Amino acid sequence: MLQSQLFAKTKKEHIAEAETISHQLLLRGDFINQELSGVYSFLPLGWRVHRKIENIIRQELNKINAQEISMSVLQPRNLWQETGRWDTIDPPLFKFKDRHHKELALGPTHEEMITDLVRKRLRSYQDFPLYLYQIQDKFRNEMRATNGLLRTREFFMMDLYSFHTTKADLNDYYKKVIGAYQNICQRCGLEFVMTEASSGTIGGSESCEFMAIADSGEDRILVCEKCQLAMNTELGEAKTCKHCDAKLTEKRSIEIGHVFKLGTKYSTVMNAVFADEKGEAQLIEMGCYGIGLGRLMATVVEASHDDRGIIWPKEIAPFDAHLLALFGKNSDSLDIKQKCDTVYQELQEAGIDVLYDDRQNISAGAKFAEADLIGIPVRLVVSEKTGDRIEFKKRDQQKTELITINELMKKF
RNA sequence: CGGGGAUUAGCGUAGUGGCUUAACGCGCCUGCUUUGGGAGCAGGAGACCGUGAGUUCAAAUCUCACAUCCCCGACCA
Repeated sequence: MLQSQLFAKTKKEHIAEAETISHQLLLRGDFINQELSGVYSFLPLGWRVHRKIENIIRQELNKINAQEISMSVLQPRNLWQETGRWDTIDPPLFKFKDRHHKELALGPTHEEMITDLVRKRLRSYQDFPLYLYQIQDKFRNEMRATNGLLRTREFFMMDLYSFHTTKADLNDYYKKVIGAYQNICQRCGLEFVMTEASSGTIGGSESCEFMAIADSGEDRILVCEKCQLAMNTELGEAKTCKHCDAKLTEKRSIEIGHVFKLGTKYSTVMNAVFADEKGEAQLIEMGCYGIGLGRLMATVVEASHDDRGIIWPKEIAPFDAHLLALFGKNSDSLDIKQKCDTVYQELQEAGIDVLYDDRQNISAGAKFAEADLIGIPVRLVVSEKTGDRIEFKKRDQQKTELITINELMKKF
């Protein structure tokens, strides 16, 4: 991608409304654009990151045999009345009427929808287990949106639902999902812990929150030094882990995901049953699992930045490399241009996704500052100083090295 | 929803009854110049001062209402 054509204008100055670091940097880097309180559009840089996170989630969920679907955002009132959540879910639904005065809601989550979908199709124990997920826009009428992407009223969520014939099978899959979440967090460069949590208005017998460790996080948790378990500070004054007796230390965190064992909560009220081996009706055991994509993205920024800007982990960076052309006064700038074009082309042919800062009238300092702000993990410079070589620098390191194009190819 | 704050050009701000033709910095446009850490000079465009009422000889400035945004509370992905 040529930066001269990229739809992004970074901002040099501080943005007053954004007090949270991730909000500030995502706005300054022009990853997102605010439309309303708690409602954001994703611009090319931000959407690239978002898509990479999506794909990591897809890969990890596909590994545990989940199938991707996409349910409608528009949801009918009657399903929500079956579970009694039409008026009680918190945060409340965004509700409206269609032209026939029929009441609808924008989906904040899909337990009702998917339970309805599944009860109509899964009739026999032989149809189980089943794992379905989607990555889709969700709407929640929050009391108040806060901290940029950390709490919005519209956001993309991965929501996975599992259906089982027995509690034991649910428990097994629940563990697999936790494993998938761990992989997702690791690939997104996040340090995380799990806490046992209250189930809120989703309900169910057991649930865990996935907490990413970030110094600027709002939640305070006590983390075990040995295992990856943690507890909310409100839940107790304990000094040692109840599982392994190791010491607990207080850290700050952000909740990026949740896993719930729903059990038969929804199948009971919505009469979702299957025929067992004896032909007798049994309630479906369910689990549901969610990750907020925008929040995860903002959390990565909270956890990975310096005073110059964002430091994207490799797997979710908007580009693999940022190539800067610095046009000097003494050399023929056509020369630099040609060299840079060649490097750009060769990297592209090798399948490396490059943002190429080809802009003519931008100073070297401005290009460096902008590159640091955007946070692509690898910076490449071609200038009169680099001769027939290319300067290579990682965003999270200070040192630079001059290397040949062949050496450069081996870096990726 | 309760409490607090804000609203002046794309962004950040100053101006708090008449001295204002609404100013400054960033950004934007033109030209020249410049290119290793958000360059320089010169010129230029861009604002019904959030909306509506009111007070006053006179309102960006005072009053009231409304809207929007931010922060704290609550809840969450």
